[in-house]
Amino acid sequence: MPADPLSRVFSALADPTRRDMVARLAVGDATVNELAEPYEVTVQAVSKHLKVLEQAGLVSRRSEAQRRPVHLEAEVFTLMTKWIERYRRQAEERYRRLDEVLRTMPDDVPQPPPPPARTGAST
Amino acid sequence: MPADPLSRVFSALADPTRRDMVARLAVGDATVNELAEPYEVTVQAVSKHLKVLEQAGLVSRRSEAQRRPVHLEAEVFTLMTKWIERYRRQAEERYRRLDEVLRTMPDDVPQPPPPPARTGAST
DNA sequence: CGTCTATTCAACCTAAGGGTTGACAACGCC
DNA sequence: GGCGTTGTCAACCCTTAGGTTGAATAGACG
Repeated sequence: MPADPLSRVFSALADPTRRDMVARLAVGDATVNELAEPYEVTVQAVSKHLKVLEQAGLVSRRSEAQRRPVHLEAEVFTLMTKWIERYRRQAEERYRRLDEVLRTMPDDVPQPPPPPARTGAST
Repeated sequence: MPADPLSRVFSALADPTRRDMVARLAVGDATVNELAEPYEVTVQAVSKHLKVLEQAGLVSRRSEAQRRPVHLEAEVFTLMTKWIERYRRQAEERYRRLDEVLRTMPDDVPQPPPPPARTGAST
């Protein structure tokens, strides 16, 4: 258990199989076997994947006879989106501002360390 | 090199230290040493982290004398957001629809295996 | 040229991740 | 009650990830 929720979510989605399962589950709930069917891995492996997704809060599992239908939980996505959007906006904002600074800086003002005197008479 | 870009990005952000660096970089570019300063790990470890972030397309590094200022790239965030939003919306949509179905289902039509008749006049 | 600074490369260690097989629990069905 | 189905748990294997130390590269600078 890597402690923080965000790490768990990102980590869970870092695996293409798991992302694929999420995609599948977005369409509708499914049992473990149904989920396992498209892949070549054993059902045990799929079970493990689901555990990871569950611990990340991305899915929940109810119990229906001996079946365990898996359900996609939309809520956690919000957590991620918030994190991402925060920094994306900051980065873009910064970019925009820099862009503007460069634009409003006609042709004097050399910022790099003043190369050998250029200010009138010196030598 | 885990092949697909999305895996690389999610994987890169699965580490709290790296997320922290992203947060730091959202404020402004920084050199490796500057980035390493807050953490207890060696500068080599930080260098590795940056490599991961770079390969995920989250940062870029230019060369400035012997310094390598790191710059946050906002673009890749979009890729993630798109993926996330897609499934989040699907899941929520599905939820909404189910909710509606349940709502527009007054008091007849029992979907579970029909328990002893209830259609019409009860009592 | 020699040296200091900033950064990366290489070898190595340990722990975690994804996979497998085999055994076991829980439930529906004859 | 016994059996097939559905799913999990446990032990194990192999590869990757994050960390370390130590050496190497690349510029600035005296």
